Amino acid sequence: MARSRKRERLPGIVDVASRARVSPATVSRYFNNPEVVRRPTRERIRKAVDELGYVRNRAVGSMVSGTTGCVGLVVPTIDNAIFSEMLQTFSSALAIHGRTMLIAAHGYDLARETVLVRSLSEQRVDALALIGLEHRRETLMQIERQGIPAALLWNYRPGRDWPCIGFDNELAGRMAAEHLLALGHRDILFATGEERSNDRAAGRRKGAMDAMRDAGLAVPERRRFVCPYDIQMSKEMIARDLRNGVRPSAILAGNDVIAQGAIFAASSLGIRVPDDISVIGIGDFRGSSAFEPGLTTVRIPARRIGQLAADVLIEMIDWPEADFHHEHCCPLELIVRGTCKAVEPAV
Amino acid sequence: MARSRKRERLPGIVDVASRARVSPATVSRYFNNPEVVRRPTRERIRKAVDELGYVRNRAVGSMVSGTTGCVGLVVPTIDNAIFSEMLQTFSSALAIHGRTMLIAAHGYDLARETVLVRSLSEQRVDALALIGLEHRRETLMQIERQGIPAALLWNYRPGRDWPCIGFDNELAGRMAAEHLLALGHRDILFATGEERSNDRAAGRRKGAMDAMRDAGLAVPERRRFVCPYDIQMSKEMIARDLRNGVRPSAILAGNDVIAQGAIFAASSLGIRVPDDISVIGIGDFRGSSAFEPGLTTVRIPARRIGQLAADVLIEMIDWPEADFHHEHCCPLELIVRGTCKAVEPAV
DNA sequence: AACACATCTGTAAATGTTTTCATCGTGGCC
DNA sequence: GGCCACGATGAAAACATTTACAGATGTGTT
Repeated sequence: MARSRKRERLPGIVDVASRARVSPATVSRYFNNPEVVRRPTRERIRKAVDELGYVRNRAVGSMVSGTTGCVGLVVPTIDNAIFSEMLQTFSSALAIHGRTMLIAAHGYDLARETVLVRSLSEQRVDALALIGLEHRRETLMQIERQGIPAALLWNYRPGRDWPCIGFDNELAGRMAAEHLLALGHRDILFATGEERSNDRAAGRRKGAMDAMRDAGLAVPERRRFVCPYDIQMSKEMIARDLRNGVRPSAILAGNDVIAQGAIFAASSLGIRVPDDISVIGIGDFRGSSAFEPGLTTVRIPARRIGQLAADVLIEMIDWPEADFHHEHCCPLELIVRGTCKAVEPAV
Repeated sequence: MARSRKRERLPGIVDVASRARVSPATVSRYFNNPEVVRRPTRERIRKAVDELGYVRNRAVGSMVSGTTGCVGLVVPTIDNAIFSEMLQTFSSALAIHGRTMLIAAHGYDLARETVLVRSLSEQRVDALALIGLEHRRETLMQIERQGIPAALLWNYRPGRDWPCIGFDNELAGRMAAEHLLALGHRDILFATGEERSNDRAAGRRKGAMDAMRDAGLAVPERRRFVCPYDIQMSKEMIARDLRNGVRPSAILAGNDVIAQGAIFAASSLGIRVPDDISVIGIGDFRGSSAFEPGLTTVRIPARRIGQLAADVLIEMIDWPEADFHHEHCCPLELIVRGTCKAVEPAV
């Protein structure tokens, strides 16, 4: 027997009101400001709500009070190990404050991002978060014109017009490179992420390259790879290179997924990590520690960013007047495990 | 210079109307039924919308037309490799139809699920999807009473009252077990997922156990493990066991994350996969194929489920009268890679 | 007893759309 | 020319709530 689908009229606030023998206004107060209604009245309303199975309609409330209880989040993709850690924290943090997360993914296409932002605007989200610092002028203008509190996540650069909560991606790249340099590596393969619509990946590569330049080392073209965000494909790309040319002494991966691909690539060719080749990643995804040997990487504080983002946005919603200048640069940490080794001193 | 936050009145449909010298009704039609408004009029409205930067307010529309363009999805967790593949597809499929995904995670707590469903009801989602077949009676009643089109995802059993789109988790467990049995394994370690509020994990274990029973084999208590959904923790649990007792000839993991943990556990102890021990997983996560050796596993059609779920829900929204009996059991596939090997015939 | 004051509740306006029904042209047809 | 059908548009009601304001009730003070 299938469920009934008849959309008979649902009980409204006036039904509750008349059953509880109060005015609709009082029922409204019961939900939004319980403390101002007298306890016995409260009790009567609670009972009426229960009996009628009344579910209040936030969508309407938004019209008059201008608030929906929804916070929008626009990400390149949900299907990404470390984003989803952030999403999870963000969503939980919102839930604690009785808010819901509206999410949309643009697949690394900033033009699509614009239409998603518009779509979320139409839903009248109370606040909005985007990933990365770079967006189409139109996207940002849209948000500004609607007066939606918004923050930019994941990447960080000081002195922006917009609140931003993230970490310094250039620094992450630099830290990884400097770790390898400190271990004596000179011939390093840079396998970084795709940079189209992705200022995070671009920043990491830049940071790594800057470190090399500062060390007075040139990085030839054949040591620069752009890998997709996919273990299997990264593995294949790197394996192909490892098989053919002169083997580098280390691989710097733009993220842990690429790093994992690199490890498997080496492993598939019988090249030992870290004895024959060192590998360093960026991210410290769940699971990176379990690798054999454990992946040396630069930890991204994903959960911290998610939590902070939720806090900041809620603050901006609740005190729209206040003009906080939110800028949070979360600290990175080099996690040394087993995939990097000092190069043997030349004989 | 911080962004202005003044919530000055946004242009409404009447502002657009008066600028385009038409009535608000016509503007409304322009958005909802463009083909009924004459072309020159349409053009005038388009211009007015542009100039004013009008963004329509779906939240209000929901009040009178009873539709928000939002579809709710309640999951145990976002931060799960294979769910997030499904989420991604689901969300894209919705976006194509101009709908947005409202998402909420309950952290494997069915009591919290009830409050999340209520919260989504309050937002007046047009439809709702839940993960798994088992839910609190209250949750389901809530949905039914509100008359919200809903579907149950990920798990499948025939003859349910509710539309369900998923796969047969028992069969998945059985397929994995039978593969090992066919290879001659008799002493198998079962490392399955936690079953609290998780009928999928429970089903897989049951299926595997049934296969063993059918083969006339008993599975002693010490060969039954319950592992968390975490590579590192699974690795530790399994490594501890492998170090101490009599080593099984194979490990059947309830999901690929546990399987990956198992592989690393073996690897950390110098136990070779598949020569010394076989490992089979369930899921075929992105990345499982890249392992060295590639993980043998039962593939879950995550993207297919996401796509199908979106299609079904949209159908239910658009034809509320029709009483389709939606039941989709997506096929599973055994993916044989390199982690399983036939046991040596006894000498 | 009169009054100030605080607390609680009701009245009614306001919110921004959608939708129903009516109206107004326009052109075809008898 | 009168009638009808049709397509495009407008007027106004309806939607379910919130909120400003006013009214009612009770309490303590003089």
